[in-house]
This record gives sequence, structure tokens and C-alpha cells, in this order.
Amino acid sequence: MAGRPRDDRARNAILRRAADIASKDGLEGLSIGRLAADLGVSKSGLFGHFGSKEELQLATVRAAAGVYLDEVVQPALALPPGLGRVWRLCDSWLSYSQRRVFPGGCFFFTVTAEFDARPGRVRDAVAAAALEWSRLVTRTVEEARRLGELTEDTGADQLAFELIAFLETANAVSLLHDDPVAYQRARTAIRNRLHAAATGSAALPGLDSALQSGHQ
Amino acid sequence: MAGRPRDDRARNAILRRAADIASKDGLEGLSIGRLAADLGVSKSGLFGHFGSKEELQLATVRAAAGVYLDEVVQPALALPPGLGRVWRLCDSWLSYSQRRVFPGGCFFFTVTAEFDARPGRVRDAVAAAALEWSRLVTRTVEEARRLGELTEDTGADQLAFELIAFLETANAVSLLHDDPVAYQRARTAIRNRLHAAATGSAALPGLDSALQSGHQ
DNA sequence: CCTACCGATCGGTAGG
DNA sequence: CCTACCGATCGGTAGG
Repeated sequence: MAGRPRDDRARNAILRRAADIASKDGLEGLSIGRLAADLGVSKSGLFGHFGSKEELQLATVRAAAGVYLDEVVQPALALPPGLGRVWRLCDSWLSYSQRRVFPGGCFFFTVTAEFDARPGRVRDAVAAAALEWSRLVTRTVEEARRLGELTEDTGADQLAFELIAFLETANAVSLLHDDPVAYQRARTAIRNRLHAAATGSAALPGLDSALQSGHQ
Repeated sequence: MAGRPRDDRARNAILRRAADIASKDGLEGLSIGRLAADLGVSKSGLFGHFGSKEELQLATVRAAAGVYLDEVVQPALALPPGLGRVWRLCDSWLSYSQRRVFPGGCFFFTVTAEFDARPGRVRDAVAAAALEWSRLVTRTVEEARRLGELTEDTGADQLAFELIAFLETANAVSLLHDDPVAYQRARTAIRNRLHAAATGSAALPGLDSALQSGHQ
């Protein structure tokens, strides 16, 4: 299915720029004419790569998911399962948001809020990506519990919900008020929540130092 | 400054409908032509009420703030200061979101995500409203602490951040996945968090029953 | 991959 | 408050 390498590279450059724009102005704010002008190509030339605006939006979601995988998920999978990996997953997310890998903050935060009340294929794609992320966090928490690093009665779904809430809210508050303190608030909340649920019975490389520093 | 009562009522009806649309499609997705057609009036007649799209957007933010005040803030202020009022504030918010007072969920969640990376007067208005809400939650928590119902070392800013995170994420998840379980997740998270910070030394009418039922 | 164009809709205005 | 219109931009197409 993949075209020539040259085409793929061009397509990738287009979609990376599309995701940057959409992270600020949404996937509806992303217009084909503006994107073409931005990239210095003709509108119809760019259009030909995708065939419709909806296909461009769907391809942009897939491209952003690839960036997310590289920036957030892979760094955490470098650590062994357990509480350390849970912490790393949250920390990678906060770093990804804070470094403005996408200039408008987390791409998925923006487009989720944009499409959560609009039926269609774009919404379905965004919802599927969000669900996959949520399940990854839940699975990572559940692994830590099975390894005995979280108390037996820890509800993985509940804890994952709370961790994700801290991440997304840090992203939103930091953007709206241009205030990096939101990230510190999220780190404190996550640290305290994991500390409260931890058994302390296992070696926690990577989390120990985080838990020791600045537990409020 | 206020016009005739007849004009005010017409304006209010326009803005209430505008807020409904914006809660689903955003304040940019709100077009003057569509709003006029929706209300069965001419585009230029509606335009004359506001003078520009930006003024319509700003007026819509103000109107939505009025609804928010009635639906979320006032019910909580009916209770005396303390932990009971903190809980009521959160509970009113979840009810406001869950009842779909705005069809696209919380108006401010949608437009905050839409404008958090776009400079301008609309962003400033949305950010000011969000800050006012955040300060109200912080102040309400701080009152409960001063009354001895929360432990001395409770950080009001930190706790307010965490409560707001649970509220907003319940709204987002419930919309994206059409899943009311998100609201139960938020209630559980808030209950546990307040329970952990509470001294248990004071009468907590309204919260006691909430804390007793279903503490996971 | 380009230029040139299509109808529809956008925010906004003229004139009554 | 209406009809009728403005230029700009939208997604999408024709033709090369």
C-alpha cells in the first residue's frame, strides 16, 4: 500500500505540519488552502494527496498518533513493568505537553474537545485513540498491582482515570494561563496518589527519587 | 446601558441558543448565518444586535457565565461554608455537565480548549472566567480548612486543581465515549480525596451521606 | 503537480 | 428589522 519513499516523506511533512496547525486551531480550523500556502505548494496538489478534507483530517490523526507513540509511550516501555513505568508514562506525557511537541499543546486534547459532540469518522478515530491510551494506562497500573507494588484493592480503572485527569488538566491550565505551575501541580498530585496506593514493598527505580523530592 | 425589556429578552434568547451551538461546535463553528436561520430571523437583523462576530462571541461567553452561575455556583452558596459546600460545588458541577444544560457538555470546557492557543479578546474572556471559577473553588476549600474540617497542611490551590481535574475529565470522557461511568469515577475520586484531607472533627451535613455511600 | 475555475458560505454593508 | 449585495475564503473539480 505504501507509495514511493519520496511520496511518503512529502506526505509525512504535510501531515506533521497539519498536526501542528490542528493542535492550535483544531481539525476544522485546518484548511487545505492555508496548509498549502504554509507549505508553499498548490492547493490542488496538496488536495490530491488525500482526496477530501475528511481524509486529510483522518490522516492527520494517524500521524499525530505516531508522534504520541514516539514521545510518550515508547520512553515508558523502555522501563520494566511496575510502578516505575507508571510514573515514567505520566512524566513522559507531561514532558511531551510542556515541551510543546505540538505548538498548541497535546494534539489529542484539542481535537477531542473539538469532536466530542460531533458524530462522524473523525470523532470515531479520535475516540479510538483516546480509548487506546486510556487502556494502556490502565494496563500499566494493573501490572504494577499484580507485581505487588500497588495495594491489592487498587482499582486500575479508577486510578488510571485520576492520573489522566491530572495530565490533561495540566495541559489545559498551562495553555490557558501560560502558567507552567500547572505541571508542578500535576506532578505533585500524581506523586501523592501513587504514594498513597503503593505498598512500598518493591524496588522502585526511577520513582524513588521522584517520590522523595518535594512530597508536599 | 440596558435597552428595553423586549430587546433584552430577544437578546437573551439569541445568546442562549448561541451558547448551545458553541458548546457543541465551538465559538468559531458558531456562524451568524446559521444562528439566524436557526432562530428564524434575518442574518443582518441578528448581526445588528452585536456589530461583529467577535462581539457576539464575547456576549455568548457572558451569557454562558450567567447560566453557569445559576446552575453550579448558586446551589453551592446555599450551603454554609465548609467541607459540605466544597462537596456541593463539585456535585452541582457534575450534575450541570451530566444533565447537558448545554447540549455539548460544559460550555467552558469546549471554548477553553478551542481558544487556549489563540490570542485575542475571546481567549482573554474565557481565561478570566476560568480563573474566577478556579479561585472560587480554592476559596471554598480554604474556608473549609480554616473551619478545621480539612487538615492544617492542606494546600488549597493543590486540592482545587485536583478537584477541577476530576470534574473536567468526567465531562470530556462522558462526551467522547457516551459513557456516564465517567461521572461515577469523578465522584469516587472526589469523595476519596476529600475523605483523605478531612479531619472528621466537624459536622459535615450533606457530605456525610456522600462519604458513607460507596466508598471504594 | 500546476492554473483556473465552480458553487456555497463566510463576516460584514448598503439602502430602505 | 428586512432584501440584496460585497469581497474573501471554503472544499472540491477540470483540464493539462
